[in-house]
Amino acid sequence: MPDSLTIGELSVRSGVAPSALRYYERLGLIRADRTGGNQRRYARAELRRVAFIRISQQVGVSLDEIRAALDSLPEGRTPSPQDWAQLSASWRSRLDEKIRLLAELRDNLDGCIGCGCLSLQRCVLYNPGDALAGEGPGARLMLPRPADAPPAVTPG
Amino acid sequence: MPDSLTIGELSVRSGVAPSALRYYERLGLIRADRTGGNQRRYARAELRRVAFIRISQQVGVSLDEIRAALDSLPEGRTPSPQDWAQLSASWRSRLDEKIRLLAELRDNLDGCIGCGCLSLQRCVLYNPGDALAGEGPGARLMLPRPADAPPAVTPG
DNA sequence: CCTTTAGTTGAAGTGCACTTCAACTAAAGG
DNA sequence: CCTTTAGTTGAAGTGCACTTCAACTAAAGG
Repeated sequence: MPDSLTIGELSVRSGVAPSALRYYERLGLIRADRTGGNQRRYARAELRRVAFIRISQQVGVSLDEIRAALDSLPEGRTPSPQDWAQLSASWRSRLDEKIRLLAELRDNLDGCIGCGCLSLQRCVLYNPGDALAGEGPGARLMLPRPADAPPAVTPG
Repeated sequence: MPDSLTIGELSVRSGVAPSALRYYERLGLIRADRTGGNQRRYARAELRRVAFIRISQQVGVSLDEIRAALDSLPEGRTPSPQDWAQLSASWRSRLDEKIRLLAELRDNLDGCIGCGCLSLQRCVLYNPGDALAGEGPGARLMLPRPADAPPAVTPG
């Protein structure tokens, strides 16, 4: 019963591809020791880090923010359950807000798309404060949100 | 009071960059007539299409699926409010499911990350049936979800 | 000991949803 | 009529989160 894992083992147990694990290492999200032959050997505690990374992604957090969060873990010792709980708690309000916005979106969906009042710029569905992760990746917004736009009256 | 819009006008009223509008046209999501000088002129009804596109993106639907949805609108006539309501209703179950999964994630967050029971492959947080849009874009999964993985007992 | 399986690297590729650029033309204002 | 502002195109670039590839080396099994 070895107490370190090869990259293949960590991959199988975490469900994360080896290439992704190497990528995480490059970003400083996880770490590994090396064998004499330069192969990675992961401490078992890394398994929990990987779990935290994947769960955080579900919450809609970017790898960069996840890295920042992980950096706040204690340096010397293996993080305790409480350390992890504290870390995960920090995603909580984010998750709450996300759920709130989606619920709002759902409750206004028929009405707002269907009706004639669709006054884009002021619509709940249109201006959810860019907090939804559904926005997707890619280059940043070109129009920062036109402040000089007319009140936007909808057609007949 | 012209009843067609230039790309700049449509951009300001919809809050969507001109480059994005051209992109949507290339993908077949919206359409425009052309002036003698080859400039785009949008019918006012396109405003609602753009609104539908942006709202659908909030729901987490890809442009490709949005295109498919828009293709189901009636061909000859301008879509009625009911047409739009029907279309938006089709996102509803998706939204419900997404909200359900996020709520589940929230309710298990502390417990699952903090405790020693974190049994990755079987965890609610880990296997939400790839239905969350939070997964992000990019290349597809390499490991299709290892079926041959051991029961994954956690350390200590 | 040989073969197979698993690992290594850096560089390049992928997919989505765009934006940016260069080099140009059209339309609107004074 | 000239200038400014707004439009046109195709090609290339961007950011994120990875994957894929080529050319290799290490470790494990029989």
